[in-house]
Amino acid sequence: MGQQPHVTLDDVARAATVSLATASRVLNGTARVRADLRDRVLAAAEDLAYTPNAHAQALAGASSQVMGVICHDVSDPYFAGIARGVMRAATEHDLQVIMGSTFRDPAREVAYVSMMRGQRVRAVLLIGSGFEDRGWQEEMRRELGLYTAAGGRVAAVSRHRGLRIDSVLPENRAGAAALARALLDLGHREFAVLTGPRALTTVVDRLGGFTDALAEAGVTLAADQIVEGAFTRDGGYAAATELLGRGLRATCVFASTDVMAVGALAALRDHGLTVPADVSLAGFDDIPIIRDLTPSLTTVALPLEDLGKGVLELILRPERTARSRIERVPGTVVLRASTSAPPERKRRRTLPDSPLTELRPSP
Amino acid sequence: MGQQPHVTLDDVARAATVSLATASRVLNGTARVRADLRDRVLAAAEDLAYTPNAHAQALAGASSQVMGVICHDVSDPYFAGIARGVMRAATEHDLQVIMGSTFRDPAREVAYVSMMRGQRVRAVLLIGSGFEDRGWQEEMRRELGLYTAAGGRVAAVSRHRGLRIDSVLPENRAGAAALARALLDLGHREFAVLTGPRALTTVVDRLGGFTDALAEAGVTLAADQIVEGAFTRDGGYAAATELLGRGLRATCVFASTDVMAVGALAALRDHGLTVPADVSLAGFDDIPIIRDLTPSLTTVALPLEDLGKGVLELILRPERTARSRIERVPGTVVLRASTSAPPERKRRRTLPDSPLTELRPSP
DNA sequence: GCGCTTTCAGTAAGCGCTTTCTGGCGTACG
DNA sequence: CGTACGCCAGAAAGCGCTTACTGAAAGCGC
Repeated sequence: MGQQPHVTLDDVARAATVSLATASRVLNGTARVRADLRDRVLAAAEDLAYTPNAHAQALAGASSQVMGVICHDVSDPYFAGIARGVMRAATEHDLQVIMGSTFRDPAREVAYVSMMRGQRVRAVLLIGSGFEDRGWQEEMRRELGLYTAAGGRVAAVSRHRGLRIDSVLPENRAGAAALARALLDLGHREFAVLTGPRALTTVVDRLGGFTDALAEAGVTLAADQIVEGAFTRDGGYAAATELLGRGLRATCVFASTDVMAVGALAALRDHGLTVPADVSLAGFDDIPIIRDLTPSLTTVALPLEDLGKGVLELILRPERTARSRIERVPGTVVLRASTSAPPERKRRRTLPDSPLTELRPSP
Repeated sequence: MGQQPHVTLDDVARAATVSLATASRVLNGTARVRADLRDRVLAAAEDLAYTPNAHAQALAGASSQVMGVICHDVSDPYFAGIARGVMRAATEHDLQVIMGSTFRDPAREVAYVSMMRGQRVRAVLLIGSGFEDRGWQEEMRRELGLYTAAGGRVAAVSRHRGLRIDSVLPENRAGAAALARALLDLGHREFAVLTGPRALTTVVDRLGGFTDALAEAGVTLAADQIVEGAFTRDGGYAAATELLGRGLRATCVFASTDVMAVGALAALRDHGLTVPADVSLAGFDDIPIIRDLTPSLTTVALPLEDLGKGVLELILRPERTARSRIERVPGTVVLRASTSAPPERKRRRTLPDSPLTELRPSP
């Protein structure tokens, strides 16, 4: 149980009877070294199971092989999908990943950037919408400024207000518009929307694209048919419940994310509605599981893994211009079983205004 | 765009007109420092937005604040749940996390341990079953040995053959046995099992516990009713399809994991069977989504987040004994809509032996 | 054959911290 | 009043690397 220290480059050099510098050069391939010396070094390193001390390397000026990734919640399928792409690309490029989960706390996000600055990571990847609070935006701008000023690189999936950073942007606006048109084509004219926190760019874009496309078709969205909720399954459930409480006056509900749609589906069902017979439901993102729901969910498919792989590779490419680089990734409307033509007039009229009342036990 | 370097402790000391040593002591609270000096240092650090260089700290001997986490796939809901718990605990303890995703490649697992040794992480956390291959077990043992010999700590969720390491162990055997008894109580006597890769401890334990409990009730499991598949949704789908191809002779199917069960559910449905009317289906783990499936899945619930939090905190506790510490976490049987009493004899007899044939287009 | 360039191994100077050691000062005690 | 001691700030020695810089040997032209 003797606590033997780590094998150092010095040990390797000694074992190979060469100088420290030579050993370093061989191991990094930095310069030509006579074949026999090189072989001795390689053999010694192998023998001693030498692994360079990353801290020493970093301190001595070698470029960092560690990337920082910040997301809201690693267990959210949306982030998980993107994270998978990031990990895949990181593996391919021999990069390590420090993962940060903010649990949706803006203070934690700022703290992570600071900590990653301390770790001298090669780049920071922001996955998911930034926070709406003006104060935190300032904090982030300052913290990221400190980091980039010292040579750090920052990139994001999704738009960040007020931050000019490289990004891979899902085309939320166009995707939502395309979805709206597909829904109109099905015959729907009355819609409700379940959004996430209102000031997130993702939310604004998806809602905006959706309503714009409706407007083009001469359809308007009643204000009381838009409900804001948290970007979680339970947030979707709560939002849908709220909508039902207000009185559902729509033949089709659009949830800003699939995760919310999953909750909404449960809420609609719990309140006695059948999807899509009574009401159609659509989401956004195409997280894997929604294919297996009953009914399978209509959505706007985003290539989540590619998004992750994309940011990582975007940030790896050396920048030529001072302007931030933006890569747009389109979404694809996927019509599944949760959407259908709206119920016939007659049938719809028989629906209770608020199904909630129906469920209350009679006094 | 002048690439200004990072602020160093030296800058702080200079700004506060104290020595480097004093600044270090103040910032770390290592020793008493006169109040006015301390205030000056603190103010200077704040002013300059100083963040210590983690590499320099590590190199100079400060204990690492970084943990290494290795899992098979960050986007698998089982790992995602555990990872969430790990991240939560890490946040609470002010620890950073380097995440590794092996994509189920044993070579990558070994490579990650080596790299984490290079990063001098404080501990390595293995999430998920180890690999069955004897050769890779040897590789891992060697690599982990190198790491622990140098003072590293290792812990795991799930049993690792041949590796004596601290672990948080879900009670797979007892959980599966309890599930079997619950299923027997429902009236089932004929079972089929969809397992993951056979030599994984998790698989062995779950299958073993299940069959043991059946045996106790005098029920045996036909060999051809056990199908091995990959630990993925598609693996579950394929395994269930294989089972149907062989001829399903069971009123209840147990999938080793919920993820597989999701695939199995889809396969059963695609082949014209209704769950649970025609056949009951149960899984294991209780990943969040299965509550929202139709039918919602019966399972053995594991507190995934607690598992993650548990390993991290287990490894943080200083070890007293040389023996590996093991913390057992029980699972809870949760009966949901995917299981019911077996269909009545009469009805079952009318089912085709192999529904597959029915679906083939007539020639 | 002499002085030039070229090639390549070795020496040493940091990188930014922590921590031991040194030393100055103020207080308590003989 | 002088000596011993405690307290706390500063000087300096690394931690394990990378990378100039140094210098020895070898190859070349005249």
